[in-house]
Amino acid sequence: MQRFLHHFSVVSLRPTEYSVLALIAENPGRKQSEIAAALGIQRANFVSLMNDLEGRCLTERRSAPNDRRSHALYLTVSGENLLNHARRAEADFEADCLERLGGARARDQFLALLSRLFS
Amino acid sequence: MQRFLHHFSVVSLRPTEYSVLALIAENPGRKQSEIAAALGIQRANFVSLMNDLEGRCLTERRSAPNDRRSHALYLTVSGENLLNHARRAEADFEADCLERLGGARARDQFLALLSRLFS
DNA sequence: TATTGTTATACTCTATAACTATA
DNA sequence: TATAGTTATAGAGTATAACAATA
Repeated sequence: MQRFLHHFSVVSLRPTEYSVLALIAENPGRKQSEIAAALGIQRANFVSLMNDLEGRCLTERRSAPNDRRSHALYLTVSGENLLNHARRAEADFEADCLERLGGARARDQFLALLSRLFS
Repeated sequence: MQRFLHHFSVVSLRPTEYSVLALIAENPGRKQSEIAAALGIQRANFVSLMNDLEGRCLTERRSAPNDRRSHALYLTVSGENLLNHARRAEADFEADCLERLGGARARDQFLALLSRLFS
């Protein structure tokens, strides 16, 4: 966690915020509840998270065309720009982890063991 | 975490509480601040934890002989009994993890990779 | 002056219930 | 009747500041 925050300090994003931006980028226009559910976040807790991202002008809530209850989520241009910076931060972070583990082979072993443990 | 709580539900102990009981058992008479520091818990947060364990009659705070500021920590007889049950729960939990990982060799690899990642 | 235990406080993460407006 | 977003609230976990008693 400390290392993640170190690498992501340039974009001021926490893990959850990064995952939200990345998921909206790949699924623009989805409902709040869909994005929240996909990340295992309860919709009640997702509201303040989206308020924060919107307050930082990274995301937009537009009214959905079919269902007037829903909010369709989109990234703003600044949101897309920040996401690009964040992706570079993630690449650095992963390279850091890869080096600590001792290479791609060790990383694959590690991920395989993790998935066994949590299956 | 879910699996830990499943195995430890018989003793109603959370990870931190188990580690506190185990550490006091191996170091009876140590000060609150020593036990807290050894577990990386701040002494301010350790107070309510010890209040709870004492309220369940698992630990005792006795006045230290040399330093009247300190509390020397001990397990009660019930505390020792519960710790024995908890140790069986831990053995079950570890056996569960071992089986998921695929044996002792896989576990040793996993722990080696973990220590590389967090070194 | 410094340390021990303590209280108060605050911030994050997570969980549930209930409200509103829509469907 | 059910769903989407929201609000309020509560419980853990963790962090800091400050106080009284003692060293």
